[in-house]
Amino acid sequence: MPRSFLVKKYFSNKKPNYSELESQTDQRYAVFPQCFPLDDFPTREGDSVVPNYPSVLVWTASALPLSFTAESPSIPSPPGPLDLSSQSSSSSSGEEDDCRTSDPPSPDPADRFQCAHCGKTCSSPAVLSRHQLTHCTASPQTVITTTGATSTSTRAAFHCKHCPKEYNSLGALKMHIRSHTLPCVCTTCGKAFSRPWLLRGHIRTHTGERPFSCPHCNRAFADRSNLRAHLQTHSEVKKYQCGTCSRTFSRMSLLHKHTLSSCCPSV
DNA sequence: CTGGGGATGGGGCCC
DNA sequence: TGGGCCCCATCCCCA
Repeated sequence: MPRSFLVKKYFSNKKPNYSELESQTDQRYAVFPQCFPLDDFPTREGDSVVPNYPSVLVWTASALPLSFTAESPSIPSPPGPLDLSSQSSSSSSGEEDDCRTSDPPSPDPADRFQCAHCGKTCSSPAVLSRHQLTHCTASPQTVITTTGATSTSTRAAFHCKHCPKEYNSLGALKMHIRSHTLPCVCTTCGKAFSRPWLLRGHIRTHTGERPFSCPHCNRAFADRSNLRAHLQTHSEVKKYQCGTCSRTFSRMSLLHKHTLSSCCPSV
């Protein structure tokens, strides 16, 4: 499915200040350092939980993100399934998905660290990551100006060789490349991630660590976003509102289901 | 069927 | 400029 969130959407002026949230134990960062082959993760104080939502933002269906009202056909989908969470998905489009599976990795390291483009076998994910960067290039791009005139090489376009995406800066491209190379590997299960904090969150699934506590009940969560969603269940007026029947939902996905249901099929 | 939790991906922002 | 974090978004699964 299209990952509609790839399109930046400005809904609020400012993010919630989670630093105001009540402090929790610091042991949440007591993860296995050996699980971070690329980075050592500094601890960070005061980023704990319990959002203090002073007022409830209610999203009506009409105010939903554009990407939510449709399947966002305008957003090009990279080749291959993007639903990485699907355990049954076996990456139909060969290439970039070699390292992108939710399944435990192949026990054969030769398979795991092989470049999808040239077939080069690398000794480690990090080596593979570095190698795969060599497949990415920058090239001049023709830019159409507002007057209709065209100019070339006015800005560089950094193309990803793994997918059709392109970026205006090398930094953005490098960050994107990580989603292909997945340099952060969990030493417990071998699963690979693009970002260190994704790995960190994943490791919590192994450790059972749940640093984000709900102030209203005794539930705790391993992920801040999940706590945020949970907090909606404590709210009488939930964040996402149906424009037709004014019913509110704690999650956009629930509102989406609702709008697609027989209740409000036209919304 | 619905609501909620778990897990995860990625762009933007901040330092 | 790059790393780290925040937030949003979504899918899957289960009660």
